[in-house]
Amino acid sequence: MTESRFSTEPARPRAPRARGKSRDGDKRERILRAATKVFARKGFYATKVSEVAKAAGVADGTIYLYFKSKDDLLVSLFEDRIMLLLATLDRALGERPTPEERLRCVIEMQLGLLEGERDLAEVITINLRQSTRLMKQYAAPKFALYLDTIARVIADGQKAGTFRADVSPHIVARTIFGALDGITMTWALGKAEAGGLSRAATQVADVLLEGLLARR
Amino acid sequence: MTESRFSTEPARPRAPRARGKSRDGDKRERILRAATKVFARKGFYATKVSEVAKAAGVADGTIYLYFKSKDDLLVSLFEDRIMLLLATLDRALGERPTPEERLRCVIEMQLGLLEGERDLAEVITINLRQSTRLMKQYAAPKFALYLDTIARVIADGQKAGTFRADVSPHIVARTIFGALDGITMTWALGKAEAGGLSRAATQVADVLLEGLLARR
Amino acid sequence: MTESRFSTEPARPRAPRARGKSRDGDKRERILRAATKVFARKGFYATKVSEVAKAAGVADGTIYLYFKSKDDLLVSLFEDRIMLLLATLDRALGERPTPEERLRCVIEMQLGLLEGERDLAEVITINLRQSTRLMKQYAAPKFALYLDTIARVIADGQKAGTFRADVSPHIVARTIFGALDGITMTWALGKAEAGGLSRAATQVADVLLEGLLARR
Amino acid sequence: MTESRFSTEPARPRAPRARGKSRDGDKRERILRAATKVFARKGFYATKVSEVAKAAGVADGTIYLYFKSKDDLLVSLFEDRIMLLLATLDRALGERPTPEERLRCVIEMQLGLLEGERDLAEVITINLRQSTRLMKQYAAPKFALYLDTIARVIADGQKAGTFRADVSPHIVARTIFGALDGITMTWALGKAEAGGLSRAATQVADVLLEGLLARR
DNA sequence: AATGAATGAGAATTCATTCAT
DNA sequence: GATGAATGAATTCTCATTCAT
Repeated sequence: MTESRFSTEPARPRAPRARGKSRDGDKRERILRAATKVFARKGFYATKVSEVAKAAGVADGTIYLYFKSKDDLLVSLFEDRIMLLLATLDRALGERPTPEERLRCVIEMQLGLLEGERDLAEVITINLRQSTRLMKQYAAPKFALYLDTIARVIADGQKAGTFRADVSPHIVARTIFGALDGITMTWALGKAEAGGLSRAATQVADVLLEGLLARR
Repeated sequence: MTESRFSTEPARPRAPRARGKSRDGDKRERILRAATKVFARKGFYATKVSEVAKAAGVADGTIYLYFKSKDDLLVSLFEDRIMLLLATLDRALGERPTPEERLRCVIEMQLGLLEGERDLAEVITINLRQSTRLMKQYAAPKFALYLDTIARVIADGQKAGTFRADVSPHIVARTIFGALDGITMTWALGKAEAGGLSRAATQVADVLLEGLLARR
Repeated sequence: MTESRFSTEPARPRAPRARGKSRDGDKRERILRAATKVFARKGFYATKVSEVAKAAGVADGTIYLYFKSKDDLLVSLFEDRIMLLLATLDRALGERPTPEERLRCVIEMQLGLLEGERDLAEVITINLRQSTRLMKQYAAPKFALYLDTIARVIADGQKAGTFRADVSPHIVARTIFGALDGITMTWALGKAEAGGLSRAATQVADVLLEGLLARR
Repeated sequence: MTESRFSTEPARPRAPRARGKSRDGDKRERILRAATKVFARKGFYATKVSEVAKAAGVADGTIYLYFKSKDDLLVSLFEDRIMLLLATLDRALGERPTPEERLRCVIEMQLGLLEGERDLAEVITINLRQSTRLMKQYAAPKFALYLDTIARVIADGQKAGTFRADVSPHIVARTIFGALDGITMTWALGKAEAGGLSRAATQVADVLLEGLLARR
């Protein structure tokens, strides 16, 4: 019935009681992984929920036990992964003292995380942008967090006198993110040769670092 | 779904008898402009053909006199604009002798073209990616042309000894494109303040140029 | 997309421009008639929209050109018919001067209208009650109008001294309506023999009138 | 839909081993009571089995240990209650010698039983009609029993010379039932003020009795 | 007996596209 | 060429029911 079609909670999939930890905890993850793969191959809109279900080896309805809607699936995918990236990045940055190292760390991290996971790379650089609404409402905020982290690396380097001070940390952060995203996109859309991303990473880092260093 | 209805001929919109250029050329253009605006606001998939029709002030069926399908509309949009960008860029590059100038030209061109047309910027950086198949089949080739043009600017500069020779022109081209695309995306998704893009352009150019210059 | 699923207008089916008056005006009516028939046979919930469409000789989607939803179909059915009943009743009452005549008129009208249309009778006495929400939200108000009309007939008769004054006109109105509704229901659920309703009408009227007359 | 899943055996809820009557009889009753409440609030079709389960404090699957299907739940509800009404009525009628008293007894019984149980009233007057098939297949026969009992009261009164003989006992029975049902329906849909029903009962009885008495 | 996660058939609704006017 | 009413294929999501534990 039409009775009431909306609920406002931001999608808190009632994770069924984790008996042992095997079956159930797995299932959500299995669905996410299947979604990543299928979305990457066919695109978000061209993918049927039933295809994700089949790929995950569950019934169609099961998807809706863990995710509120097809949209929620994409959003969850993004949130799960970017949060992971953020956490990993923060940890790694903690161990790099100099601004140069920290910048290289950001670059290697973003490209490195995706190198092993072409599908994920494709979902993030391409699919996520497939729903304007999702993009604007959900992705944007999380995404801003990530950009802020990069901008802070730049700003710190500027304060330390390592990086030139005549450019905006935020613009530089977007430049760096965009550069890496562009590299990833062409890589994911093209051959995606092994090692391609890390080779590119080094060169991008070389150029950007050189461009950012303060000249006395 | 729509994807499957897509037929593979590269979209030959039977331009109705071009009498002078008045009546018909107008209508096609009007539809394209309307599509740009609506796609930008709601996203490609969330936009109904009937909405484009209403925005263009024509009947639903009329769209199909000028475009083969909804997909064709998006592809045509992209092709029309990137071709324009390419032509303009080529012309402009002809007048810039030094590698530095030429690189700045590329940067200013890409950001400049979009600065005045936020909707177009949004369509190109976001909407185009909404159909994976479109992206892979249609956009990729044209897009490669554009990247090649940039790569050539770099390669020429390397040959002239102006740019460092230890980086791949293609990787650099992707880096540059990605950087600009990222800037545009965050601009389009965010405030999109006037002048924001050109200010950013200068800084991006400064950094990238500095990073690319050959050190003796 | 989920974007926005509700619109608040109470279902104003954009009646397509009545060219001539043949095709289009017809279609809405044709669908209503088909719905009446199918709902009566199978019940509202057991009826698929596609079945109504087939019965009406239109495509599934066409239903939605004239009605907002399956629910709207049922509500429209009810509103159209009860409004007709009300109008007819008001007209008829205008010509009956005495309270007795007026009461008989009400009874004959309600049963008479339905006698020729068994399907409609079934929809009104049975199907309409199938959606609690519809019943409470839409039917109740219109229904109250009808009850008020009956109550007024009683009250007038009381004022004129014809009807006993020791009973509430509203309770009597409900009693009368219920009695007629019950008669109709058993008739519609059972044999529904021709003439059954009018024969019953006379007897019901006899009993109720006798029960209502003021005894000096 | 659900209708089609309906199997035709008349619902043989395997009452789990009735040890004394404690455990299990309880649970069945608890489920019925919960169903009554929820069906009344939301309607039969809009109610999910899981909602009934939650209201009854049992697991979804448990419902199916006591009832064959959702439909069976409604049918059982109806049968349980109408059987109760019939038994109570029969007993009460045994103690009333005169036709007038017997008729008043019928009226007070039907309204009285429901007065205390608004939910039940709603289920019987509204929800039961929600499944046409249920109505036609299951309710109709039991219902006929009830109508027959009323008709017999009338017929007896006619034989005794108390009631007018020029009306069909069956039509009168339907009239009486309908009148009471109509009263109940408007009461359940509306305010449902306490005492409303019994006050109405007296008036309805007054009118109907007066209308039915034989005039010498 | 009780549970509730999983199932998957089923249906309403949408919307790109067509075609009679 | 232009129109827009009509079409009907296609897809998300719901929910009664099952069954392994």
